[in-house]
Amino acid sequence: MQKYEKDELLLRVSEFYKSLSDYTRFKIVYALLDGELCVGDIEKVVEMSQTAVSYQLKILRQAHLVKYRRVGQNVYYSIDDEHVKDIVKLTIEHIEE
Amino acid sequence: MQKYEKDELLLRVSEFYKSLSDYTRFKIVYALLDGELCVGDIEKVVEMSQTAVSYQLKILRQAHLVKYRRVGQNVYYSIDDEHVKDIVKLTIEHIEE
DNA sequence: ATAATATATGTGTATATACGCATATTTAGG
DNA sequence: CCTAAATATGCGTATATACACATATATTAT
Repeated sequence: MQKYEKDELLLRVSEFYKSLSDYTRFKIVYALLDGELCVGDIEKVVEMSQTAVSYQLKILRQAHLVKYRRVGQNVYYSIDDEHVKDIVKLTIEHIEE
Repeated sequence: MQKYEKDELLLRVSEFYKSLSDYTRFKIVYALLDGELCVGDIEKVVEMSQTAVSYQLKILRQAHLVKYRRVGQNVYYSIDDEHVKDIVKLTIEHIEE
């Protein structure tokens, strides 16, 4: 009936949070809340090296937090799931208050 | 007007997620969703050593995710904020679907 | 006061992780 | 085909982190 065993569910949730737990990674996710950006734009927004951004994007991809599409030489990244946006927005409200 | 600068806000959000990003720690938080538990009970629920549980509880305390009260020899921990419960529940729904 | 129980903490360590550098890959234009 | 631009990846490393073990602290009971 259930998709995951309880232990596996808890593990997956903790891994979800781990994906958002790095400052650079979260800045990327936050920047993508407003819409897709290519890697070069992300570098500027988060003020990190190309390598660092690419490394973190890979982690976000593997966690299925972002999706991407290639347009010529550029690769555009965006948030993969509306639920992720909801969770992030709720958390920001929690911290802001 | 705003409580935090944007960079500080993003840092705090990422730190919030970091607190929930460890499997042991998240299991503790999950167990506390149903109400308060003393340290010994938490040890049994998460099947970890006393030292490990105490170490993780300290991190959760410092992150203000849990609060505690001493009752005799026992210390009872509980979730510090209803918002935390909401965020965790929303995330579980996201992963479960 | 002493012993027993519950919880916390200091220290050491193995592992995980984020990043820099160099290099590879992909695509567009000449 | 060759070069340039954008992005990805392999490798090395400094730092962070989770835990074990030993020990300290706090509370209760005798």
